[in-house]
Amino acid sequence: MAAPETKVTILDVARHAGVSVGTVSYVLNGTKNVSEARRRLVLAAVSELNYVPNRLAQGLRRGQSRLVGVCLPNMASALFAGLADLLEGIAARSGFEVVQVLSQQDPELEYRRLSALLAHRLAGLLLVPSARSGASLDLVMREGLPTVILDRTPTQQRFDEIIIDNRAAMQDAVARFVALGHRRLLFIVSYPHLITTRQRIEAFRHTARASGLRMSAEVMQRGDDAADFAARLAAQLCRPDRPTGLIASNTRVGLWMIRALQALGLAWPRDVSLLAFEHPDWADIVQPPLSVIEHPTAEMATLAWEMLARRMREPAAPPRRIELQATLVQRASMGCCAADGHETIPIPHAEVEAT
Amino acid sequence: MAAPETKVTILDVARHAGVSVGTVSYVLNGTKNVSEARRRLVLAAVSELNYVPNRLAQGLRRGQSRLVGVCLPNMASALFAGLADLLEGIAARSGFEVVQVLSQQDPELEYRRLSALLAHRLAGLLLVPSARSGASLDLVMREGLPTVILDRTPTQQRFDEIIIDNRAAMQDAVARFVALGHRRLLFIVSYPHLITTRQRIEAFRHTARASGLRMSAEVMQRGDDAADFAARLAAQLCRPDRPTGLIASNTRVGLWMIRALQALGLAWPRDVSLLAFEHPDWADIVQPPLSVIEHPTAEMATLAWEMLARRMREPAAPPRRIELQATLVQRASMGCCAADGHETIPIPHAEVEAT
DNA sequence: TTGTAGGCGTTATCAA
DNA sequence: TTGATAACGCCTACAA
Repeated sequence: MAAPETKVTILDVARHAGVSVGTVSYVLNGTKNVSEARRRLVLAAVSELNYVPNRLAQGLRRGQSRLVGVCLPNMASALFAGLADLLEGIAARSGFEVVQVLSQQDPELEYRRLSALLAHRLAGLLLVPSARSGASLDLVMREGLPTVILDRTPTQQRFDEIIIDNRAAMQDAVARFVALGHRRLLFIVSYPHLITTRQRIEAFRHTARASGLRMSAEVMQRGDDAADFAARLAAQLCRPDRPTGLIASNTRVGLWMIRALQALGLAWPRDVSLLAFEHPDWADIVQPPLSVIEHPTAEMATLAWEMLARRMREPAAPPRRIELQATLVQRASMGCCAADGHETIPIPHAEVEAT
Repeated sequence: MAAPETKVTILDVARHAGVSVGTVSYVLNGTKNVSEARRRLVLAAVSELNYVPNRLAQGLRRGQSRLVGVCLPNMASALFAGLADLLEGIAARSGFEVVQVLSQQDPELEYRRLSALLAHRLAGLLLVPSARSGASLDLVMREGLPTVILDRTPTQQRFDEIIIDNRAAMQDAVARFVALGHRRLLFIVSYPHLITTRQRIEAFRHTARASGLRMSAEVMQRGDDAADFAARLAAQLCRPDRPTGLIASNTRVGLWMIRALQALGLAWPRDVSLLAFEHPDWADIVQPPLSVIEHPTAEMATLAWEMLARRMREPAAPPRRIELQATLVQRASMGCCAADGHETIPIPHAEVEAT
């Protein structure tokens, strides 16, 4: 029971049990049949000496570690933080450790970080790619690293993927707005080049066009400066043909959008209706509560791990893609469009913010 | 430039450069002087073959990996998610990888997860301990693993620590409430046994007593059931001597608190004033905006890493403790206490929620 | 069924 | 300054 100061090795166990190192290894890995008597001896020695196999040596010998990379854009988004939380738990229960990498949406950084990871001989990789991650993908493909891509599907399908049906989600979103009488919508995005965003924009425009109504469906970028964003949003909302419905492309955009509206002294759904992608935990406590498009995070994590486990077993299997549906949770932030919405709205603080 | 399919080793580099493996190693690690001519040869071969040292072999030989453990309770709290984000970046810039472990506030799980980590021969550990993590701490101490403890100080000071002055923070909080005329406060906590919580409770009661006023300072547990929590909170707020100021011990509690108040049809600061520890990103968008006690996350992360780096260099140095100040950001959620606050408030939905 | 020994890729010691 | 070589701890083919 006493914990030995210096590291106990498989050789110590072997000696203590009066068997050879081979036997110890066989018992621990179940690689070969070992007589019950010696099995007991070995296990007794193991627990007595408190032996834990050195993962470094194991990995070197086996050619790979028990490490799984989890590469996400950041930890600030509810979606990514949720995935990180879930994946760590699942990986741990399967005997793997998660090594965490954040790309900060920067393809260069992502590439460098992934290269560094590879030197650790990962057993697998779970990746939410950044906008231009061609090089990163080539890298892991070249290395033959078992990889599952989450949330964002690359143009080529070379990997296992677990993604969201962004088109359907957006189609539903537009349909709901239309049903409430809205005809002019604004989609606010942060990374227009992201495939996720592109799919949503496409569906946004297409659904509006296909409605057969006289609709306008515009797209606006968030940018990196909150004050500037507020000013630009104000400009949009001052126009006589202003949008009556706003859709935010993620948690962060949703937050900025709400801050901007509050700074402008606007209320929802009175002045404008709101909807946000992803599922921030604060969505139901802003007043009125925010409608959201919820990602099935738990399901994504579970399925991603299953895919990765299978890929690790069968590296050559053809790539699979699983597409999950997001759920629109409609709350009070979406209201009926007053009249035809062509009256302008007063923006008390617009000038203050526009500086 | 062409990426070789099979892994290139130090031996390949040596052969390609026409030198011995030792020389390559010396050049790469700067361990010994190597003539300029051979140095060039080696570096050329390295870049030509695209050689990256195998971390597993390196670690085995050196006796430790380039992995640093980061053990946090979860990813749902703004504080922990922020720390995870920052620490990953800092570690990466120092050439380390972060292996992520979540204890979910469970000491057993924490212990198991840390044991598993140790087999990877970590270079260091950054740890936010759970409530009863004596065993975990003994474990890492026994192993002699360079460790820095964040946010929660254990009773014994055996480790480097970077913590928050919870007493001062709470003292300030109570003082502000008192200045606004409040005399009856309720502190809502989730983990009463956490040292952080205990320190805050102590300061909470002490400051109230030391004010010399007739104050009541009560503590309430959040529990695990939201409906039950709302009911209990309602019960508190129905009493004629109800609290007029509520303090939430963290992000999650703050969220539950606000949900409960909204469900009860109460408004702040009209019916009750609010303050929350930690700094959720939604604090300024709830209406009226929530006052918070903000942790200096970035500073915590930076200093923690510096401490760890120093501890890795000098394992035997005496343990240090750095205490940082939290900042109370007062917003509209804290208002003056109306009259003596002894009038009861109507709770429209109390019965619905109390089921 | 069990033991022996070679090798995974590095680093570091010891000669040259 | 450089090269050969012995570990590091583990797994596994091979021999017994």
